[in-house]
Amino acid sequence: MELSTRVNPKDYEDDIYAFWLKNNLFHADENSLALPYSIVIPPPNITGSLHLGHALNVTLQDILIRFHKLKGYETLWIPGTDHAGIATQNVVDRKLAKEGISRAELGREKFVEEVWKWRGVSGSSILNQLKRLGVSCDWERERFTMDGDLSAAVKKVFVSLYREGLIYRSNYMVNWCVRCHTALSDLEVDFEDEAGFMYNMRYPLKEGGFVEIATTRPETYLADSAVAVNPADTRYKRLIGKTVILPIINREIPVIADEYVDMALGTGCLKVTPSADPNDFVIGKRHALPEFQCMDESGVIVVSPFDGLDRFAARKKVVDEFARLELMGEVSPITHSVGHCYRCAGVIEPRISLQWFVKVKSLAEKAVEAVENGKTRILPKVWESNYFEWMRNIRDWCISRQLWWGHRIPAWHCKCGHITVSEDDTPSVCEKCGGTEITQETDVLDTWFSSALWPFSTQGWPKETGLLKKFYPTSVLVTAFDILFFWVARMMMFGLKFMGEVPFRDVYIHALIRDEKGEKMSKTKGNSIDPLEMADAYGADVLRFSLAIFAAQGRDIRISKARIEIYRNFLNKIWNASRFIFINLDSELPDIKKIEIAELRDEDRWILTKLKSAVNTVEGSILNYCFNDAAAALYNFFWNSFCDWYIELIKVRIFKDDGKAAALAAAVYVLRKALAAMHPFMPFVSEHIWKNLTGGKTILEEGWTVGDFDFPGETAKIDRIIEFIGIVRNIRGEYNISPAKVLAVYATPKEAEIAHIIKEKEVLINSVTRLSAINFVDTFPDEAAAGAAADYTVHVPLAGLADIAGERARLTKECERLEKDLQAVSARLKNEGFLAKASHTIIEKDTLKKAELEKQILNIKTALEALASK
RNA sequence: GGACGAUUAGCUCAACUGGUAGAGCAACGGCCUUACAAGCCGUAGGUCGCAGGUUCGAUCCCUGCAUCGUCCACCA
Repeated sequence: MELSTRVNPKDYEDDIYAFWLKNNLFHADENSLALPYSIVIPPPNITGSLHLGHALNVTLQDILIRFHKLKGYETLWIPGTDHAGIATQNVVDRKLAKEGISRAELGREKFVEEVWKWRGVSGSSILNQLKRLGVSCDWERERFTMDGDLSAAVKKVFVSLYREGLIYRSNYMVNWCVRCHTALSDLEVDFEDEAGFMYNMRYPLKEGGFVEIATTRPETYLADSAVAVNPADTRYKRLIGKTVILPIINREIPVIADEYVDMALGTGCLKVTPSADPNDFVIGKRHALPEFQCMDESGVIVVSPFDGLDRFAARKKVVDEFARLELMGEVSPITHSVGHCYRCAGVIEPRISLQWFVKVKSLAEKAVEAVENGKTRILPKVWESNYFEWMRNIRDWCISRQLWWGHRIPAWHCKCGHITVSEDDTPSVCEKCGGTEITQETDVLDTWFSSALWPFSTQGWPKETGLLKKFYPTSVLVTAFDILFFWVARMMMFGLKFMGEVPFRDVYIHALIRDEKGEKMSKTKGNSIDPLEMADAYGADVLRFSLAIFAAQGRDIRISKARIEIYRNFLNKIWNASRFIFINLDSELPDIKKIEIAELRDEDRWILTKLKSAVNTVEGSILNYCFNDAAAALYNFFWNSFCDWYIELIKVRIFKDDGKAAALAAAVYVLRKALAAMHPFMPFVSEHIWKNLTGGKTILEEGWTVGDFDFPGETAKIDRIIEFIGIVRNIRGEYNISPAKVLAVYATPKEAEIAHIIKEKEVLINSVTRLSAINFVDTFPDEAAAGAAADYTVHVPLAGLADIAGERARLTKECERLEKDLQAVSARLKNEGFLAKASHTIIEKDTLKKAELEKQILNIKTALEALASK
């Protein structure tokens, strides 16, 4: 095969993906006898475009899926998209507006048609972007939350919960977005600190005088039903039961006593607006106060004389009018948090309206239990407490949305007042009175309602499918923490409720991606990095590997182009190491099994052993979701052990055809296993090289093996050789002795065990650091640079090579460093407390270390003396 | 207001249940050595945020503080 000197992922990534698809390698077989491993993708919104968060999310899932494929599991990874009610409706709304079409004119049916049209064109673009990253989803099983069978599942769940009394309809205070014209759940409101004003306003008492209340929303006075004071507040006690007159609109309202009022806050008098504030709503219920609306669903005031004004214009007008009437007290700037719609960012208005709710308490209890019992693990564990905290304080879930795009609530209203809830698409009669004039509820369901069914609705529920039988519960859910409550918690509740079993064994919560300064990435800030751009520039493999190696548990990921570029170099390294091996291969691929064990030299055995331990580390790390450790283990093994040492060590054998066959067989073997281990992280390049190596096979068939070889003795030996080479190189480096200069090296003592090892490997050593001779002696040469290992010293005569004073200074410094270490260890070993209480192994280790240090220091001192003699 | 996390080399991050700190990148010095200069070899860099405490011994455990970040709740 031909490989260019530099890797160019564009040359092969698309082809490789096509190759996988063509060979149906991502398809899950529900009839397989292999152990199942399954994941459902967190369905991206159809309005979404790929960002780094998605890239990280799917990379981690793909690593898990491909790893388990290699391990021989039957893997299922279901892809799909979410219809994303508000987000999508807004997008299409804006698109139509640009074309001069208003939603209202169009009407519901036509509008929904338009959304479907839009979805057909743009709705799966994000999935195509995922493909560019190499994800191994089973594309035949792609699902959409509004697919027919998924919608049927939604209906079934709704009807069943309703019949059980777990879904109810009630007039309640909800968060209302005046722009999206819909209710929002508590979770869908984003609070942000904003600068505003606290207005002190005076309400005249009927009997004369005033009460002064404080508010940040003066316009809501139009809907006031009372003024409340704390019953214990001596300042206002006399006012309780009196009447105040709301200025301008001249409504008479009572002064009431309620313990909710905090005497220390504001003026101690609280205006009570049951229709516009959640707390006031509760107070209103307690005192049976009337509820006045002051604005409509668009945030336009409906109370004369302010009617027709927008809420913020009305605020200004109210403030002006109060001031004119000399009823405005102090106005002070404050910072307070204001709720915003999580989709359109408009300011939320609390509003009383008739909505549908799910009674979640009993469901939540089960979901808590399941995690307590370990049926589902939430990892990293710190998130578990968040989950418990939220689940234990959960409030009923408002599931109705006043939108057009979404699952329309399967309820029909009859003139008789009865609501018929039915799975039947078009029930013709009221189930109570038999009347035929029934109309369907106009509200749709919260998007997360259908998402909550995702782990089983995507597998065919409510049918008892083979898929469900084999792959439910799913093995793991991989997601970021920001949808832990929105989604994970609700899947837990619904999974337990309708499948009688948790939806996943593990929940792995991964990091959030930030820019290099640690700030959240966003398009508006202009600090976002486009994953597709990165994939194009460096290859999808590089992006994936970067994300994986940064994905340490419990920590956000800071990313920048520069940090990604580092791993482009790694890709190039993999490429070139493979190229080197290819170049030296004969026509037939060597097979280590055809090589006599005896032909494997120590360095071959060394790399085979290192391979095994590296792959073991990778496997263990993946299983513990420590993706960064796994990636780092691969990086270090491949670059350091395999490229820097092993390939360098066997070059002489390859070039001189001395033990070449065994070297190449071992090299190919290691390369193959390493590529397989790398495959979950860098699927394209590993597959590409594999294909070329094997003549068109897929790496997925090779499977995951740790390697069959383990030679601890030989490995230790080569480790010592590496140490020796390191000492010589160090001396070369320190004195700028050219690598080309052939050196004579002396080592001592003659009888050291290492002497035999080094003698035996002289040729090997010479091949990587040129030495004319290695002499083991008992007396040191004069004027020599020295380097020390624990049990021997290396000397390189410096005559004509470097300055003696410099070497003396260097050795002195080295000596000082070692003595400092020695001092610490000795002190500890003299400490009676330490000797009495520390474990034997620690004491032994320290004793050994002390002896080593002493020897090393002695060696260096002797070397120094030798230098001093001249 | 409640809670959680982070703080380690210039940068980005490691260090299992306490045994005295490691890697990559950057920096510096030297190499175009026939896979790779997107490379090779080597060197230097840290009172582990601050202050106490427990312990023979603390980056690790406890307390307090500081800075940064996040979540939840409240906000008249």
